[in-house]
Amino acid sequence: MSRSQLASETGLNRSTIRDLIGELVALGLVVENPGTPTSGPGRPSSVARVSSRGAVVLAAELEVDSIAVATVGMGGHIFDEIREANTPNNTRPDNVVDRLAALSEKLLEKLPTPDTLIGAGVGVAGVVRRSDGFVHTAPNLGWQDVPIAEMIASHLDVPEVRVANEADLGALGEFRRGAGRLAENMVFVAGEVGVGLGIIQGSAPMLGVSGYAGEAGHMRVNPNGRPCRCGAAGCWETEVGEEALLSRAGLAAWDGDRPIEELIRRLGSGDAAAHAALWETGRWLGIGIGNLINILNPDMVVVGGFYHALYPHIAAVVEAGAKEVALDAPWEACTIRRSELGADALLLGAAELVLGELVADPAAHVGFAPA
Amino acid sequence: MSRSQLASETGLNRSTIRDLIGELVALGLVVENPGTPTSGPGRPSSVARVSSRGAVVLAAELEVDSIAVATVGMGGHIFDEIREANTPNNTRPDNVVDRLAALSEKLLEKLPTPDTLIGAGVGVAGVVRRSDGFVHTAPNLGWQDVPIAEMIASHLDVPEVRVANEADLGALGEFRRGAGRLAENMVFVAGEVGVGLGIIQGSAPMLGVSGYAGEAGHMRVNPNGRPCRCGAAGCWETEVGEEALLSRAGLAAWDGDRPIEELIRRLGSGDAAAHAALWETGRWLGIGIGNLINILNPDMVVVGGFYHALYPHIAAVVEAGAKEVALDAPWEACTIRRSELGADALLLGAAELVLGELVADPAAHVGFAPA
DNA sequence: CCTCAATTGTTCGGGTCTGCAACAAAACTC
DNA sequence: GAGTTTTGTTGCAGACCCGAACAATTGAGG
Repeated sequence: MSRSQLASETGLNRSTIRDLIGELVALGLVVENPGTPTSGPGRPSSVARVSSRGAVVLAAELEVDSIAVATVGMGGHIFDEIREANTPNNTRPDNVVDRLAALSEKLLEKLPTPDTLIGAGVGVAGVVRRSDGFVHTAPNLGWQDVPIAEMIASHLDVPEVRVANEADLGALGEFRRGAGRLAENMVFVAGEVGVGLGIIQGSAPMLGVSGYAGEAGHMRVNPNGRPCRCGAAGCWETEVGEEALLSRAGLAAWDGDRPIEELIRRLGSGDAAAHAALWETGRWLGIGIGNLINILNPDMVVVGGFYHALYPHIAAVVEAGAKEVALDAPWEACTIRRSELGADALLLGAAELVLGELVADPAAHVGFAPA
Repeated sequence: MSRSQLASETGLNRSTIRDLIGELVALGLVVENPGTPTSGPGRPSSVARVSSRGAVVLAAELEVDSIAVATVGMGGHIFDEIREANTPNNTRPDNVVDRLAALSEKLLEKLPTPDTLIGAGVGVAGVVRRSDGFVHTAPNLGWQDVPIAEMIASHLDVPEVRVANEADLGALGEFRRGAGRLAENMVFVAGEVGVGLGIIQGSAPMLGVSGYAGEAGHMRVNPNGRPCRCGAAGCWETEVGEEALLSRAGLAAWDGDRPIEELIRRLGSGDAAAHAALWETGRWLGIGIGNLINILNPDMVVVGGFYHALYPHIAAVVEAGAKEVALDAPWEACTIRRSELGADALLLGAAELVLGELVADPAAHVGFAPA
């Protein structure tokens, strides 16, 4: 972005922008190029762009069946990424941390330049206390009261470890780097085992008073619905979670590796049951989204997780279901889009968790004493 | 609050506090009393308190069957209040504005001192665009596309008119002056013709991207529910709105004046139908609240509107319903309380709409040129 | 009653952040 | 090549806040 653009968009004075850019250049976080004359008269404005060097973050995703790690530079540049399968019965926290450490070391060695590692961001499918990265519960991993941030910090040599909920990070990733870049109030709906929700309110993540906001999976949408693992019945996730979709499609007992891909194959071959299953699931997805539109009045809903792959097939039903439930005014203010980043949303969000702090106070994170 | 308290709570220096308080005293918005020696050694700290003089706001509530106006000073001090019945077929915008003007004049004449009138805050049961006080729709009043702020501004001599949705203002009132004073993330649920919702997020009203946030009345909770005037079926408000309650209680055809009071009378006399109706309605209220707790993770839910009067009778069912739906973690972070302000919540919120701007920049609103 | 400690108000100087205005530099137009 | 337009550069000034030194006011202890 050119300096003069920065000035007009921030409302700050040219002199102020000059000072600030100068400081960032001195920190090595920003590179300034001589501006190319674009069009019209006037001196060309020099272009400042975020250096992808200078600071690196480890981003990690701890799933039941896989572990993914990436090295991410500023601006969301992914240097490298590893995704390794995991056996679901091997999810003990100490095992996971050991494997995470091994993967991280590999990635850090492969970095093109020895940049400053400023921290690690980690996504977990569970209820996480952000302040200290403590996992209250992660039912799918079988975790209960695990101080995962502390464990990671003691195994990896990183200055800082931040942990957050999967869907919250997906939302952050899509908001900063994906489909939600232009949004102000965004809702990210991720198909997972259940359904995860991440909310961006006023261009900032909305966490609720204790970090649990977005547990919409257990929103009651169908009093006659099937029983939910939470003990109640008719929760949204019992209608739109992976299990609901697969059992409707007759894939509940399918023992292959990637049931969602199998479902898509069957759709391609004209399987009526698969189509009907997707149709019904999409309708419930839309109804839940409609509820959320009424309550939160977002300008964008981004659909991701396993729905990333399915969305082209169900966009119409989802929109119809949402429009049916939502009131006209909030409906018209909102666009429903498919995730742009797919599986990377979470990793980029995890990186953002740490990079956001760097951006908020650059000098504090890169060893630099202002003159 | 004493000056030294102010200093420690804001983190500002004593010298800074001195300057700021001095400025506010000069504006006549704050009064400083010599401190009374409380306990322990040390010079007693002078106590600064908000003067209820100096600035007055007109607060108004435009309902189908009544118009209420109040003069409110800083700190939420109500000088005077008039509530006048209205015939429901007399809700034409120009008529309403005329009557509002007449009532306002009466109140302003009765003010003890000729304080500066800094603006008017108005609550309307409808979908309002805040930026210019334009009412998109107010179905109960029969309004459609009414520039009500503009109309009021041209009939009343006030420097500023702000208009907002009823429930949003109730939320603001309870948050600043009532049950939600200690809350950070509050949800205000008001029983009205339907059900209104106001959300406070991070100690600030959450309006959504176009000001419609909180239209939870049409959250789909019961696919088998009765048809809603929005066209859909099973909306929350068809289960918890006034009509649902009264028809369950056999009061739908009751032609008396205040059906809710009649309902309470019948409860007192052991009417089983009344009790069952209230019970079922309360359960649905709780279920919806539980959904909201999952999504928003508030630290407080305040129940008001016509539920203000009923809440003591239904607190138990409401809590049970909410607990059933909400997940443990967010449930434990949340308290459900009854509105403290009752009918005044809306007026105080309306006043706050204008007073909030005064507080944000006092010198700009009270004619004062800094020396 | 006097002295000392504790707490707070008051005053003054200084630091940081930002804006403003004037000037210099680099492009386009005629 | 002169004038216009846009932007970078520089120096100065104002707003805001802090910190330190000092004054004021109280309680505690002898």
